[in-house]
Amino acid sequence: MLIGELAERTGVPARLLRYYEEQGLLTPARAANGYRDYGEPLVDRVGQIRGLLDAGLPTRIIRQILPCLDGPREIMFPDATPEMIATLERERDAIDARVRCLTRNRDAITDYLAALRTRA
Amino acid sequence: MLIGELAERTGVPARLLRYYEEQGLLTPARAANGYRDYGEPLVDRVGQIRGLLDAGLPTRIIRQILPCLDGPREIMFPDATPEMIATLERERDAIDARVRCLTRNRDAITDYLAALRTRA
DNA sequence: TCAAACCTTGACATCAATGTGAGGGCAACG
DNA sequence: CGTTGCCCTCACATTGATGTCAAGGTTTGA
Repeated sequence: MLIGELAERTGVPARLLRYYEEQGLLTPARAANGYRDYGEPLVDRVGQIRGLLDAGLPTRIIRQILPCLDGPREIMFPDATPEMIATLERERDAIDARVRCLTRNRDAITDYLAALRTRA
Repeated sequence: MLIGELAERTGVPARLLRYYEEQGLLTPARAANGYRDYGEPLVDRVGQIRGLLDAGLPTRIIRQILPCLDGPREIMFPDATPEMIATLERERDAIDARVRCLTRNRDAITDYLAALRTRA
């Protein structure tokens, strides 16, 4: 699929799809004429990238954790070095901290809304 | 407490504490000489701001949800308009989406690490 | 009283994510 | 053929969060 179609299907501007490629998050094939050629699975991949970006992770981190996100079934551990593992653990813990913070605040907002409602 | 002490206790540079004030997230009192005067509760408040910023929320959003975060006990609903409520609900749902995305990815990383460990 | 260590505001620099436009190739359809 | 609409790369602008520096007032302690 061409970049325009992917952009339309994901809602992500073509400009950003090129940017994500430049950042190493996406590696579409190239047709003979130089056009990018995106496979079907990349639709989900783009969604995943967007979710992580929206959640505040920088592309540098996303690049590091992307290999794990296809499910651990098809692990291709290209000598998973101890530093690599340590990095992943650190990132996972950082993400976990984010989750806890957001959860707490989401619940606070929910409580607030509920309290408002009982007054109304 | 002066800005330097708050910076040291929270680990947030004074520059940012001034920025958060400029963004309406923090409103310290002012001493006679113009120095900012931070009260004890602002230590926690800064932590909360940092968590939300780290989780990817922009200051504009944080400003909107901060009023709810002191616990719904002391709600001072300055005519909580319907638009205000709708905004809060929207933001809460957006945060919830972030939580789900991050949770999914955190678990994926955890699984990946576990799989690596069983091979090692 | 002088110096060091704070504080103030303001301007400018940086980085990542994103927008936007220029200049040009390719493809499909009249 | 030419026009229209996609694609390419390259480059510059912008926004938000942050760093850094300058010029100056305040407080504290030798």
